[in-house]
Amino acid sequence: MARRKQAVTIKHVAAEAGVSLQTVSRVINNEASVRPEMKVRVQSAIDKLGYVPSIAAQRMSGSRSYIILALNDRDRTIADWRARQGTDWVDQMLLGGMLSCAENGYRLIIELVDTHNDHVERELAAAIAALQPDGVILTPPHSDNPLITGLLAKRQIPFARIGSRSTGDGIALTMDDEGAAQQATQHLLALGHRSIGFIAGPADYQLSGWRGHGRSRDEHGRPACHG
Amino acid sequence: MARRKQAVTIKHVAAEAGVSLQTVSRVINNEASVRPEMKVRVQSAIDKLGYVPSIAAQRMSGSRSYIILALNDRDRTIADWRARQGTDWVDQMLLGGMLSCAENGYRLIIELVDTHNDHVERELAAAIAALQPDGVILTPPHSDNPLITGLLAKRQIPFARIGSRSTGDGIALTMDDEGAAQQATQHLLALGHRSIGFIAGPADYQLSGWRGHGRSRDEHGRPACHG
DNA sequence: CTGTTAGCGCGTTCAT
DNA sequence: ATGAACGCGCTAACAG
Repeated sequence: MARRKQAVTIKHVAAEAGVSLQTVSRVINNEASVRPEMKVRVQSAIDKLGYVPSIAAQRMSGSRSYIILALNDRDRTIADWRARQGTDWVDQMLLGGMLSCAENGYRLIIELVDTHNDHVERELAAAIAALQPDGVILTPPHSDNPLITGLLAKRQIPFARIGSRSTGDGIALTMDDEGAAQQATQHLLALGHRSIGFIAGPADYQLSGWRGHGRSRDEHGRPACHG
Repeated sequence: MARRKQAVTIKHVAAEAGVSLQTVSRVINNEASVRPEMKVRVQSAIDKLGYVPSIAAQRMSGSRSYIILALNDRDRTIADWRARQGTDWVDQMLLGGMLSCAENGYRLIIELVDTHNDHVERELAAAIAALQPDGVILTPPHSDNPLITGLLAKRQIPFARIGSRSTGDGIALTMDDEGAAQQATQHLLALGHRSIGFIAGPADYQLSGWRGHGRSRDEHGRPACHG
């Protein structure tokens, strides 16, 4: 297999703009301390070369993975598929969340798992280890599976529970309309924008003040998390 | 954001098993040259520690990304979603491919793009640069978009065109049944298993001889699928 | 057959 | 406000 390396890397951009790698990195991450002129120069170099950061590399150096994991019931999913009547989860849940992700430079990856199975934890743990998502979305019947919510809470991974009214860790969304996943996603992303480390008790986040823009992060504004 | 590092890495496994990283890597990738006893020792260490390789890291070192990219028309997708009648693409196309991917340790990521838009190429290029997928699946109307197929062919990225009869680069699947995407996926994966470098002309691969890879868990039989 | 050496692309301390 | 150096987890050459 032809080594699939990154065609144009941050290094090329740096050379093109005549600056150091870090400066480019700073521009990419929208950091403050960069002279406007530099910023412009780097940005034009980026556009010119059509550079796009590799999420794999980004993740490798400890930053976000820009990936949201969605857990769906395997059996149910397969059954629906075979019956060709899946107007169910996909449309309501997936698309909404997917759109929100896309709007913010994130990607939604769907993982099918068996809730009733004993190795739910293993499956989840494996998915998390492999993907290292920045957030997780749970759909019924996973939303109320303590093994799942417990693991997530334990690992400090932000997650949303769709179609669940019970209290507990994570964000619970009850609305069954097609906007559920979308909101869930936005919550997750919003959290990411605030350098989270929450999930320790009943949270109370306000979606209202959220505003979209891809990969930019501001460090202030701790989530109004009071238990 | 709490540095989301890999909890248990290949290094831990190596220590636990008392071997070198490379040996562990070889076991993970199911390479032949490893003494059975070593294999067992390493494997048990893996199980004991619950180790799962990070696809980000795997990709970083030039191997596969274990990701298949599926391109779908954005407008159409959103429209269907709003109309709550999406029994369309998702069920037929996505689920099938998704299942095939899952069965082989791969992940399917859906990307929405505007075919009619002029920057289709930019969008595609960006997605490829960011995700670096091992293969791409095209759905109508992308399947016959020369800008897309051209770019893919040029970059030597294996891809399948669903719902297209025209000849050209990539694999063309005409069947409209729910197995299309599944087959497309399998083709792609099969190619990967063979260290491809094809896509230069009409390819002719036989799906029949295909069989699961190391990290694939034998699931139940896949729905009928004739070449 | 197994261990050692080198990076992959990017973010992150320090230095400057 | 910038740059240099190091490390992340993993695999691909090369030894031995």
